Amino acid sequence: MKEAKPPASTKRLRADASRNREKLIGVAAIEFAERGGSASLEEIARKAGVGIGTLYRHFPTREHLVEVVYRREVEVLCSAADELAQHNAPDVALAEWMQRFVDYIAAKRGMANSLRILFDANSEVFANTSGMIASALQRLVDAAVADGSVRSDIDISDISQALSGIYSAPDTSDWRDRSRRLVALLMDGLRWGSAKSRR
Amino acid sequence: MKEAKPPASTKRLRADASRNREKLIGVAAIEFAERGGSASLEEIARKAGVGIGTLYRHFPTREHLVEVVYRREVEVLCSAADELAQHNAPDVALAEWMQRFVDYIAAKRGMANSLRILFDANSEVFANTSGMIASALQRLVDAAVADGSVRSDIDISDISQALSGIYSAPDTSDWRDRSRRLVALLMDGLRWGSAKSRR
DNA sequence: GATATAATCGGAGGTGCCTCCGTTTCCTGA
DNA sequence: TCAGGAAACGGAGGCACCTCCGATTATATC
Repeated sequence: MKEAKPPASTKRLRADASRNREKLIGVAAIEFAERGGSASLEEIARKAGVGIGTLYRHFPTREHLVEVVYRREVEVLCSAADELAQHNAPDVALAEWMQRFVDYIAAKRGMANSLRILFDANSEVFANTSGMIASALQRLVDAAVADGSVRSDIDISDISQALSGIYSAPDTSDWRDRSRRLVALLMDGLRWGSAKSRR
Repeated sequence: MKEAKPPASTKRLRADASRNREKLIGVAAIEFAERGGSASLEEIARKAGVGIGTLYRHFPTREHLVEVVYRREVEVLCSAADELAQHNAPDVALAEWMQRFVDYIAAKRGMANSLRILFDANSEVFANTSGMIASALQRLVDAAVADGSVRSDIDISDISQALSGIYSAPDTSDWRDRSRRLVALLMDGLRWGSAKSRR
């Protein structure tokens, strides 16, 4: 039922088309972060230097655009996990990544509502992105456990739950500090009783 | 902190104001039923013969208007319960009211999304109206039980659950028939083994 | 390089949202 | 009955949404 794989998922875009598309996604990411889910689409088109018609051809509805921007950001977040793992001790990479997760969520708070609508309408998006995040977390934890810098008797789903709690916590003024402290606390708990901590 | 109680909850409206308000609610009910939650507010104002400014003064947001219309319709539905009880045998009244409930939900299907938003934003509305419906149902069932036309070992919450299932069932083309049959089935179950059925 | 053409662009235009404020209407107290 | 003032009216105006289609441009072909 899906189209043949070889010629790229959906046919290659013309050069100008894909240039514009990328520009739109970039500008949209900034606008959504600054103004939340109700940012003006015309403003986005204007700042991207394209007509409003072009925006609508690429993203037929606001939700389409929100989805693409969101997916892309999750990808960036998750690839940062591997990046961090390469350049840091496993437990440090894990700690740092969770802090980045908090920053990432912080940036998305203004869009909480739009994302909810998106998830409702297209639960696959939620499933995909949650899966990506869970697997990034899994890789980091596994490495840290293997390395002995984190205890081995932990359940990933407990950590996931804590992180999702961060996502759904009410939006108070000290949300960010609170969340960063929670992550630090989690890390302390994870390190406690690890092989390395007993040396 | 709340204002003094004596002079009516929020001060009496001027005659023209309350006339317009009623007109708006009436027109809005029709428009919402016909066009769903995205009916044009300007259209509603136009059909009600008032300026758009007047609509917005009475109902600062779309949700306000949706809420008022919804509340009013629940009131009508619930008062119909007593009406029916006065003019019919208790079990007939119960059956008929449940059928009306189905019709009522059918009319509200186009607004499901708006109502969800409303309930999320203001859970009190949901609590109030659910309560009204539950209590109407309770009165009808009690009367039918007392009368012996319906068995006495029933749990209202089971019926409520069946009715709420009707509300949340997916919107297929045969939804209405399905729902009416379900209600008929429920009534058969309720009558089975009642005092009167054993005569 | 020139040409054909299919893909893409872009913005005018019609509609709806919501605010603001000058005008009109109702009510009260004398 | 009337005058004064508070309350309510209503629509112009500014902005955003989204569609539609003539103009433009990238690419394949020769």
